[in-house]
Amino acid sequence: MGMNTRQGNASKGQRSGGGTLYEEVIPWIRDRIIEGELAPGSRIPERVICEKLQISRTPLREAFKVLAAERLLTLTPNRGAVVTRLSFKDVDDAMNLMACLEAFAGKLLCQSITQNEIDNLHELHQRMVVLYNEGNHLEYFKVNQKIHLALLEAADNEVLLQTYLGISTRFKRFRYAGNRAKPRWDRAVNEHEQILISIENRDSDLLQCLLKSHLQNGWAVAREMIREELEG
Amino acid sequence: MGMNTRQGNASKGQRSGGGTLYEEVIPWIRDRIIEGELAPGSRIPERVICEKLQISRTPLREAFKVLAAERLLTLTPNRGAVVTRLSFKDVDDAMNLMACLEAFAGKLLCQSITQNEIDNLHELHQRMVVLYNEGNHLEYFKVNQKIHLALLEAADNEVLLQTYLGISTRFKRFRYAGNRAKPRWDRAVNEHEQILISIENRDSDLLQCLLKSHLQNGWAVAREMIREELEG
DNA sequence: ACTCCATTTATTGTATACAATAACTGAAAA
DNA sequence: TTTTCAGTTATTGTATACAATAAATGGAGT
Repeated sequence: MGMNTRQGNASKGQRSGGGTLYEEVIPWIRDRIIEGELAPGSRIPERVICEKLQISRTPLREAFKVLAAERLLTLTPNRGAVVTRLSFKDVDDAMNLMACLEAFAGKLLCQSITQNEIDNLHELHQRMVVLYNEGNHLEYFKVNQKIHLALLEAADNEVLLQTYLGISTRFKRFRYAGNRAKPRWDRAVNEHEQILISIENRDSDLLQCLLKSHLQNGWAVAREMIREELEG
Repeated sequence: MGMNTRQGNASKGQRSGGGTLYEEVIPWIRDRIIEGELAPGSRIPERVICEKLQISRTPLREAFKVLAAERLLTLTPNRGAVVTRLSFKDVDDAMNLMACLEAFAGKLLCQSITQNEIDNLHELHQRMVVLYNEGNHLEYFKVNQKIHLALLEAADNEVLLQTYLGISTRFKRFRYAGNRAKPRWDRAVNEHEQILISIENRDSDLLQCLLKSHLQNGWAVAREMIREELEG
């Protein structure tokens, strides 16, 4: 990683943007946790990251605090940072809560969504269908994410959005696993189409119902796979 | 605040527990923000807190990162910490979301609540009724909080509980204002009684409905007072 | 008065030094 | 062999020094 030092002994190159080191470190570590490269339960000595990124302990420790607040790390005084280990129940609880939050967003957005946002949703949906036909896992998942995010944004409730994003990133790894099951795809695409229709009709009750079952269906597919990973 | 230094020049007294300085600083600042002693929008220079608490900048800056993650502070690179300013819409959005979360908790707890937890709820309710008759604002509010917390805990969903707590502390000040309106009290006590009954009957639908309207009724009373404070 | 710009001052960001605690090692005792 | 415990090493917690950026100051020119 080409993370320059600000005043360090080696390579006095200027730092890129107006940002700070701890801000750059956060996504670096976060991504490695989400990817599973930093395994759940494993310790992360400060020295290891410091040497790898060529930074001092100060900004790293600040980044640790943020990641601990996101519950991706667990900090214990005098004993350092550990990648938070998630139980199966944690994931199950999170999925249920996210279904609840999406349904609530569905209720709200029926009041607040604009035609622009609906058009944007349609465009995203078309892109997703194309990726579905191409069988492109990763991009399909990304666009799928964007659609759900767009729904949350359309609900026009900033606190809800931030809450959703927090849980979403924390359990990202498992949500991706949910969408890997191929036979689920055609059903998911179909569900999305129904969702779009109910949005256009501003049918709040139906939309809430569809969103809830959409998430629960996806989770049902991944459920046992994840359970095996976390408990078996 | 009797916060001793670990190795500082003055007063070499041992530190109390096995904790760390940044952990002690967090609730100190958090409380001052919630109490309104640190006004929304005001800057908090590191030096001021450092001198007041007799600590160095390192643990303070780590505490700032945690409080920023809780969105009580807003950090801007090279420009320091500002107490996050909340709009009326933020508070309104948060109250709606909390109603949603409590209702969800109500749905879940019908499946998971134990007799012990029900007994505990009754006990808390009795204490609250006593405080209601005594007209004791502060304690009434505290026990009221405890009841709602007990409901969330009974739902047996750790992610939900953590999410609720996060929003709860962030908007604590305004939730307190909601319960200050005296004429609201008798109605609130009555609502709580109905809630307890529906819990005993495991009537999920009724319980969700009651919890939602309970929160919304409380918010309706405080609403205009808060709007005036934040917009007027 | 006002604006502009250089200079100073204050504040934040990072690195490093040192202190405190925990983890490790290995020999002595059971 | 296992346990215990002193001594050592490694790691974390805090303070401080210095660098970089932003804010404040104070003339010179208009």
